[in-house]
Amino acid sequence: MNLTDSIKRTTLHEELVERLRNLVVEDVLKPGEKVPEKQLCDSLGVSRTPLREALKVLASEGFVVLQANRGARVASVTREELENTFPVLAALEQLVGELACQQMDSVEIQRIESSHKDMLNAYKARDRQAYFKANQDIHQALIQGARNDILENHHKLLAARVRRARFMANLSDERWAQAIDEHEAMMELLKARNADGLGKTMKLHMMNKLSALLKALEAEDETPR
Amino acid sequence: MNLTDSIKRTTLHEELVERLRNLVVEDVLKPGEKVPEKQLCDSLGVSRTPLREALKVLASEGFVVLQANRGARVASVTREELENTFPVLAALEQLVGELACQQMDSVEIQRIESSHKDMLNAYKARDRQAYFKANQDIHQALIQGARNDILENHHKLLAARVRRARFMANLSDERWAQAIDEHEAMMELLKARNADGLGKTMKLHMMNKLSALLKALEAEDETPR
DNA sequence: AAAGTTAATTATGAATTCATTATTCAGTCA
DNA sequence: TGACTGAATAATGAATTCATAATTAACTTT
Repeated sequence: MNLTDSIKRTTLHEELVERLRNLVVEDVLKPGEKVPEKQLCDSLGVSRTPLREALKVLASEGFVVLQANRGARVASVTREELENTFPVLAALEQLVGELACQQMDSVEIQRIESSHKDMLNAYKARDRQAYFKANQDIHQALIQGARNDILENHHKLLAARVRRARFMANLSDERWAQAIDEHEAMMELLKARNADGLGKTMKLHMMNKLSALLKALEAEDETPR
Repeated sequence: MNLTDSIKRTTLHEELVERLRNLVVEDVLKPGEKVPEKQLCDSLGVSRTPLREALKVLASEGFVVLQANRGARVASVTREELENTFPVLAALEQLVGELACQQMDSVEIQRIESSHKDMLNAYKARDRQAYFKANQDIHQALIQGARNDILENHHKLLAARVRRARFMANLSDERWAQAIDEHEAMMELLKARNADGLGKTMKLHMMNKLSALLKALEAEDETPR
């Protein structure tokens, strides 16, 4: 018998918060759609009580919008929201960079370097899937390295909201090359433990991502469908 | 008939989130205490359903901690939490300062200057109550001035969590004087529309607040009661 | 047929009920 | 006395029920 594994004892509503959030982030539930309580209850095999509890939480996280007596709708990702969210995320990233430089040990940094190399290889092979994976790993490791739960939570929520921007996946060649350059700089700064430099670079990295996103958005506006 | 006033149509659970959060922030519900569902329901005149919905939201905001089958407890304000929260708040404040400089109009700045003078008067009169009020007004106005909902939301939540610490330590004369100096600098930078300067000063202001708090807490540890 | 009105249906918010898990407390034994 | 056991009690999580508001459908009326 294994006593080290703590008994997984999660409540329905916690489980549902995760599941529903994923449905929103993965774009299964589409922006603007209303969340069909009954259907979801049936397909998930739960009663309305825990589902509704979960919706309240999702609403406070900004993934859905509640309208009194009219239920929940999936929050739409507006341009304005992106323009508001990215600067906040950038500020958090800056802090992540500063703290990570101060807090990470050399083993962790080596692991990041490994992911960084994976990322470069994926870039050379133009393998978007692998690139996103490695990229995620790096950012995740940096956040962990910052050793700050509060920072991690808030970052996680904002990042999830922004990840819904569907054009995110359509990375232009130009932006991709720029992102790689930025990552090279970040890696160097991290290894040099240049906290201020890494913070500033990560902030910039995020703001450049916004610029690219907005540019892609504008292009789409002009060529709808 | 007045059509400009939007119909106040709030749901019970929304109301309860506000009320309960206040009870926690105002230290009516004390850290570590368990939240007595039944009693609260009776005294607030609602059933358990909306109250529990509210608790789930409060939990996701970090004001209470849920334990499966054991209900909710008021989250305690640990030293570690303060050390984690303040840097995040400071990062957000920096952004607030930068954006406020860019976005506020001169009328708004004048209003802040008025609150600033109120604050100075309260300081001279050693009126803590009035000081806190004016201080709140200033910070609130700056946040509004940043014109960023996302920033406002996240700032509000973190600030509320940290505000609970004021019951742990009092404002020392030394820190009070320092805070006034910092506010003077902030006012000048705002009027000069020095975004970078205001951002940095507000960040520092927040980190100095943390230092003062930690110092006061240490002193208290040595002199318990 | 189109717009407007009313009735039927559905969905939602909140209260209540029910099953299960913690907690308390009396009783037992070392 | 003090630790253990187990029944009684209380609380919690989730399902169900109920009242009401929103939506849809049916029916006028022009």
